Amino acid sequence: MKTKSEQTTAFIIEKTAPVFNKHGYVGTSLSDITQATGLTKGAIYGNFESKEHLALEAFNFNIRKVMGYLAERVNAEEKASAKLRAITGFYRKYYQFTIALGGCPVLNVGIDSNHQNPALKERVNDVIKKLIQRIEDILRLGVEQKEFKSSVNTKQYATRIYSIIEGSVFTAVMMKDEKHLSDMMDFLDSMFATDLEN
Amino acid sequence: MKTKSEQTTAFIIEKTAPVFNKHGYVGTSLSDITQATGLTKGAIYGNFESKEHLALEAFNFNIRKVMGYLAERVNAEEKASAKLRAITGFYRKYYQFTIALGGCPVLNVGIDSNHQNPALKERVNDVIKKLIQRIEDILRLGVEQKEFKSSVNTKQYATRIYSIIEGSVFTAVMMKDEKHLSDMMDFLDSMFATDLEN
DNA sequence: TTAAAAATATACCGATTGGTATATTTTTTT
DNA sequence: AAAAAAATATACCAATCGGTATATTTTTAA
Repeated sequence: MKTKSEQTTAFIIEKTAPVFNKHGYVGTSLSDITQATGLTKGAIYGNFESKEHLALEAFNFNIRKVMGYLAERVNAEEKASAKLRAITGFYRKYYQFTIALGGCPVLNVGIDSNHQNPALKERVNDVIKKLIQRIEDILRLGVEQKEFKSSVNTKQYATRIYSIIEGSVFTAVMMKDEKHLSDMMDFLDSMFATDLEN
Repeated sequence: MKTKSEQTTAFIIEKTAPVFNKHGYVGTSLSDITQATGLTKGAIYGNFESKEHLALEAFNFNIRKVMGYLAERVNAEEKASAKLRAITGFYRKYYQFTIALGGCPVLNVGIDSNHQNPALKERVNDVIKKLIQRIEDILRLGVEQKEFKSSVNTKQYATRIYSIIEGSVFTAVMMKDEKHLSDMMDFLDSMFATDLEN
């Protein structure tokens, strides 16, 4: 059973995660944090040694949420092509998904931390690399299982897919156009069909 | 001849534009501004009614720089296909180009202003729409000139191109990988060849 | 060259920033 | 249930925030 303080720590992260995601690190003040949690500064600093540490945990929380749900869908599929379609299927609904989070954490925190918070930026970079790696793993699996052409440059192709996804999320969020995200995932699906499948 | 104050106004914008672009609106303080310009708050507020107005002018300055250089390259070409290649050619060098600016202004200010500064966000949206419109104009020209297939959905295709470009810029900047941007522009060029050309 | 006007610097404003020492309350252990 | 330990609230800190009134300097016009 979790101790009281462990519960409070989790509670603070959960409540501040969307605030940090929406307003960024400098844009989120301690009073925003106390307001979002209903706790005082004493409680916050009793559970986190600094605002920066809390921001990092908040980012980790958001990423776990996104990647957890994504991995769940991908792992439910056997075939590599189905796994790729699970990814595009996830991002088709990502617009709705991120409203609760206040946007895409990778995009928001990546841009926000870039010239501001080296520790956070490094963490975002790790997440990007991991996401690209996950896509590459699927591509390799597809090649192994003779589902995909063996000629495909898996590393390059995975990075391309990731860039297209993030660009789609950015444009959809900016233009408040959920359909654009859906259209881009259609585009990716047909791209997979022509580029990858034997 | 420009008056002294007009010169100073332009000077302040020029010096603060990269600072706002790097650190965002809330991340740029008045002391950052006085430091970047070597002027005092009195001079700043003599030329701009608020920090927000200066931030908007700084964004406009950065955008004029980017779009001016891009338009120059595009307008130098006659054929639609050459105009598209001028765009990809521009973004191939965009990584170096944006180092001086501190990143892509559309990406940076778009994300930064999204839940923070409605006026700035609207301005970013206008720029995005204009950029997509410029691409669509080229596609329509290509169709008119029988260079491109008449079946192409110009609005949809232009938006796709834009998303792919912004995604590529994001990933390249995050991973500090100029080659990725170049690779994505190769990808776009070949995409144009198969999707558009007769 | 001098007077009027415009631009910049100085000195200040109240409010808020992230953070902390200490008092109080709550939880846990005995 | 009482004592010890842990967690939270209160009250404070110096520093900085965006912004302004006014004094001083610089530019412009006569």
